Amino acid sequence: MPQAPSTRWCPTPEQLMILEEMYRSGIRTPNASQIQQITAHLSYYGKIEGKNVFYWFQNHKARDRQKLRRRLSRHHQLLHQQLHTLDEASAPPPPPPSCLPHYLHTPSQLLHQDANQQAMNLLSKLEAEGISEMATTSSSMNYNNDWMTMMMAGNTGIIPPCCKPLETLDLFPTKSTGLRDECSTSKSSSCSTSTN
Amino acid sequence: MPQAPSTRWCPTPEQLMILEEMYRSGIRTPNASQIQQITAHLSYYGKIEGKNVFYWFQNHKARDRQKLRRRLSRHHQLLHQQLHTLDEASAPPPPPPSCLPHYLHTPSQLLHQDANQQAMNLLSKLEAEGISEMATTSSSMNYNNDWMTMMMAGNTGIIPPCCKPLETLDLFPTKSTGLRDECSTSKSSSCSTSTN
DNA sequence: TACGTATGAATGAACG
DNA sequence: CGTTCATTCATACGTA
Repeated sequence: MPQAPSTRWCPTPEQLMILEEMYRSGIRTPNASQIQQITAHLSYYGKIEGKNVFYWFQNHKARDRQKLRRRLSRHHQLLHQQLHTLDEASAPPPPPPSCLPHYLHTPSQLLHQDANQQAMNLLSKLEAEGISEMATTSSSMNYNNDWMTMMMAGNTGIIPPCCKPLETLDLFPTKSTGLRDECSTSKSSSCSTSTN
Repeated sequence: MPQAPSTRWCPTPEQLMILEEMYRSGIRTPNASQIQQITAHLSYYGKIEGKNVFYWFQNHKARDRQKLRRRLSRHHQLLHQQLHTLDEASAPPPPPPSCLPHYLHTPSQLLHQDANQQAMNLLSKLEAEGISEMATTSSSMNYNNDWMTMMMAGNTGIIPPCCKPLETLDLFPTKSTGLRDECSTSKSSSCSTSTN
């Protein structure tokens, strides 16, 4: 017998259409109640669960962001190359990628034009990284989280009651996820616990 | 590079087993010393840090609770639906399989919920940490249970202030947040949307 | 047959 | 603690 049933939810065209329309309308991360309603609506067109809606939005948003990120990194690469090339010529202004009216913070955000906001949000992040490119080198994360170590080291009971060690101000607010391309798909450490 | 800068902990099966066992045994929020011990023990089976254990319990508990919440909200929703249905006494709409619906339910009401987003932010105080199953003693673990027993004994012994050795399930948490995650790998029929 | 893509699902990490 | 993000896994479909 062939593979068992697909196990996973498969959106019907109608469901997909509605979902995309909602996404285009600005819904990115519906909260619990929204998900409930959406699920209720979509259940009319086929079997669907809350988690499906949840995952759908999560994935859609994430992948949208992914594309954007890649594009931007490309652009930055190109720009850097250009800068490098024009090094002698003293290229004055690093032109912003795509000028978007990065303003709208209106409560009617859910109605239209949300991608812009998200894009800008992401953009600024990447911008900071890209501009401050610095030495990427071993970008194995500056994860020097001593908080746990510190907390657990030594006395476990005499932790001063009132304060978490105030966050040492970061030099860069960008947590620098590395923004590496997923092309390389380094599956070196494949922790596939595939009990599947 | 043999080891990619994955930076991300990936639990080995043994580690996962132990963690789950401990979780089932009732450990939900290990304190610093417990985390330390757990980490120490698990480090035998692979690289692991305190924060990994910490995050693991955080996530596991959170997602467990999400599931519970979702179930409960669904029940509530169903109840509501039943009430409404009874009230309306209208026949349930049969889902149109193949053809497009006469008209798409435009999710208009869903679009203007920006204000409603914060609607359900209150309520919800009680938590239900469903600890149902106790460890199935001597099930599949050959490890020295000494340390674990000791730790858990310490757990039950150290349980300080007010709370329970084992949390009991709340009947009706007046909360409807999160219905997002769900874990039940529900086997459903394969979907063939392809025009194959 | 082998690879590339699209996407549902899962989870480690982190934020607010 | 609940929520969100980033990454990865697993699988179906398409193509050379």
